[in-house]
Amino acid sequence: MPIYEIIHTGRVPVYVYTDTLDHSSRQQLMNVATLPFIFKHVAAMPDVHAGRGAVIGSVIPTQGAVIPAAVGVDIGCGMQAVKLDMKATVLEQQAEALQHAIEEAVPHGRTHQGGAMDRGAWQRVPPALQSYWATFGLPQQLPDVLKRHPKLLHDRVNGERHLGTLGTGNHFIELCLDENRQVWLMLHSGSRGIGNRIGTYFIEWARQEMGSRLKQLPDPDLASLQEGTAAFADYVSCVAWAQGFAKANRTFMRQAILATLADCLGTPVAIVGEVIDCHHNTMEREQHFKQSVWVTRKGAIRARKTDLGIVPGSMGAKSYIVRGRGNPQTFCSSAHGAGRVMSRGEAKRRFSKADLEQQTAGVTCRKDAAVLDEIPAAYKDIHTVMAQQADLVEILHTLKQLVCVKG
DNA sequence: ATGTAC
Repeated sequence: MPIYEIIHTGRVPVYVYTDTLDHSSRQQLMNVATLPFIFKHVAAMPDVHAGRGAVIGSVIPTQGAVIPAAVGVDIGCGMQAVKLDMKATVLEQQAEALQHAIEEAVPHGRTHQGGAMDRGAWQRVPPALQSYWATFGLPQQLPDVLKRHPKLLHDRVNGERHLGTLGTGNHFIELCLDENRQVWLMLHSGSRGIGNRIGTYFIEWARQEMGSRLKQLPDPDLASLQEGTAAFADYVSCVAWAQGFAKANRTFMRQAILATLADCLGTPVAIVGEVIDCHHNTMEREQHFKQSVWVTRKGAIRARKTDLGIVPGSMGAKSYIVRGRGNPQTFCSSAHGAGRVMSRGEAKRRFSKADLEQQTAGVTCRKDAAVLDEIPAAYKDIHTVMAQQADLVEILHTLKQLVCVKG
């Protein structure tokens, strides 16, 4: 479907790909559209909902400046999916055992005082981390800014420990069946403690650099770093590093899960086809409308014609493997998932454990009060989201989860 | 989303 609405109140227009835009999201989009360094227009995806500074589900192209709070704190958060050489019947018959095996194999939940995860074995903390990073093509040298600043350097300890760990909240691991009863492994996680620290650090740095001009902004979380400054260069290198860390984190988990599946089934489990991996909290330099632009995608994925992407629904809904349509009106982007319709607190107040059991019927997963904030009814209907972005992506596969592991 | 302080 086409653009539902164009907001014209700002310096540049906002193209809105949904007919259900809540008041605070609208205000945040209007705020961003007033900034002097936005290139051409802002795009709001069908899963748009209010975030910190900028809305989640937006594409913000800029020239000469970037907004650290628009990228957010989970830099490089995203999805990874692979099709597996495994029988559907095996997954159906062993769903519960596989759920527990994955929970055992992948550390998940929270850390405390830099300590171990709440749950999951801590079996793959690399003895020589640098060689692991080299394996995944990460820069062996940390960005200078990480070394120069004691706070970031201290938290790097957690960064090392967090490689290969799931995290909490909406991060998850799923085993799914597609429309042809092919088995897929799909997971959602980001750059964990270290990426969070980098994001928080530069959000504060941007505020400091703005000085007295901060008061002139519609929202202090729209503080920006100006291209050409040392802070800008440091931020760009740290974001690139954190995105690499996030992707490596997802790759570590995928390998640990494949190993545990092989253990459970008594036979190696091969990947069929390519590994699909996409960030949905990112900032990258790209060419659009024949110009070089910084594209910030906050809860949005890149969807050029050559891009494969993953659009997950909630823990009771379907997910989609997609191919981009290269639509210039969204700077080649699409929605990153279903998008929340209510806060975690409101979901916990409004729904019961019985509601969660009913809404996740047929899915082998935790159904206790601790994951009530992830109940499907707290998210938009993913079918509506996909219909509203038919101009942005083509659906290649439709996945339904049988096993879901939550952090 | 995360770590930490309250």
